[in-house]
Amino acid sequence: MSEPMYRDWILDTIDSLRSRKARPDLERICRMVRRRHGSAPEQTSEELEKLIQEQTVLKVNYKGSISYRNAAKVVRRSRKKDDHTTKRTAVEEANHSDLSNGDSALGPIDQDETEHLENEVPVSMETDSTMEEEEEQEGADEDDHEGSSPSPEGEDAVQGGSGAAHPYSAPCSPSGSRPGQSPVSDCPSTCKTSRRSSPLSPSSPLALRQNDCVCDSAFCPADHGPSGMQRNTGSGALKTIVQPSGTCPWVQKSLVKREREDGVRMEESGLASDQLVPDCVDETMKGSDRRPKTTSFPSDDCAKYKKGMDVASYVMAQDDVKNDVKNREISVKKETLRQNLLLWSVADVATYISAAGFPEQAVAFRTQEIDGKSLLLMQRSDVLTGLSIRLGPALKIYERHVKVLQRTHFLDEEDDL
DNA sequence: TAATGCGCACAAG
DNA sequence: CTTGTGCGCATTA
Repeated sequence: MSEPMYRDWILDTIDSLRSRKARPDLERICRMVRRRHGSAPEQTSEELEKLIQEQTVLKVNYKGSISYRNAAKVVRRSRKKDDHTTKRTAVEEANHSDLSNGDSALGPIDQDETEHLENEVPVSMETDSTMEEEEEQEGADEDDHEGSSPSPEGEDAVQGGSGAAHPYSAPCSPSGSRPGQSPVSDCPSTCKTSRRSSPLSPSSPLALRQNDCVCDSAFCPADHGPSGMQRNTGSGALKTIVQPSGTCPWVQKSLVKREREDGVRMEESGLASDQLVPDCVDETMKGSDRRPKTTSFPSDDCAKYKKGMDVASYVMAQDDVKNDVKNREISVKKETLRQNLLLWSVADVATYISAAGFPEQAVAFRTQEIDGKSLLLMQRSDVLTGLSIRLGPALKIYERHVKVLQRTHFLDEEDDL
């Protein structure tokens, strides 16, 4: 993970550039960090990458160039027209974690939320690197389905788009897998992000109109797995999608909400637990019609990660339990969750917390080396005071996530007995 | 010369 | 209208 010190430096730099009305791009960030702290640009760049993976920093493509955002300060503004979400909307538009209390999103919002910056497109890695993976590998498949997807945007579309540059090139997985590994280290072949051609969907909650999808880098907890699996999407076509798992937590959340479509389907297919997490891409593409997309994760780690997501959906599901189907899937998820929670690594926990809308607080979990087992042992006071995080987010994290995870875990255990 | 400051145009809700 | 963003140019160190 990134050094706390660097994290502060970089975040300060981004904030500083923003306040100065200068684009917080890699060059400026590196320059300012070097000037202020004397660290090498390469190092800064590397740390920045880590922060992106932790989602502490969002890498977005805005107006044709790469920009970095302090995730904690991103204000969610667009809520889309997605029906259900609309209602709860706005309540917290303005929550900057810093200022007020930092919570980013939790409640109502957090679930769907997400935000996005205006039209920023998440970009995952630098364009620089060699690792750009390409979309293409699965291009074929996608084209089948997505081909139709319209991309509203013209030039900007570049990124999302089909072709050329992909916003996402996913490097791999830092967090998920081995904490020690450098993000960049990657595994080109292992994790690929498949970005699909269609950039965004207007209707999707997150739809970024042009290219904004906030998913930033892709951090795929799993680095080792090979790539994707194929599933029948229902349309009959087979899709191979590899997903950088952590791609967009926000998006995922929103998707989760609608998991009834995808989730149910998946469950039917028997794969149940693992494939509920949609990736932002999918989300974006769903615009015209949400087609059921499924994604698969290559490795166990990914699977674990997913499970984490499932948990999130579980939580949300509780809020609005609408139908049996959903409950059914929940139980399936719980099962997978249970066994995996014990296997969660520190990185998995951090990823989960981050994906739940608390990137800043995720760092604290990581710093305190909270892994799945530790998470199960955490008490309210530990979360509220032991992590040195703000009370608001801490309460939300405890009540909505830690407690739920623990309860789910222990209840399952009882069932087994 | 580099770092900063900031007016203003854009885009989106 | 409001808000976030960042270009482009003026100013400052």
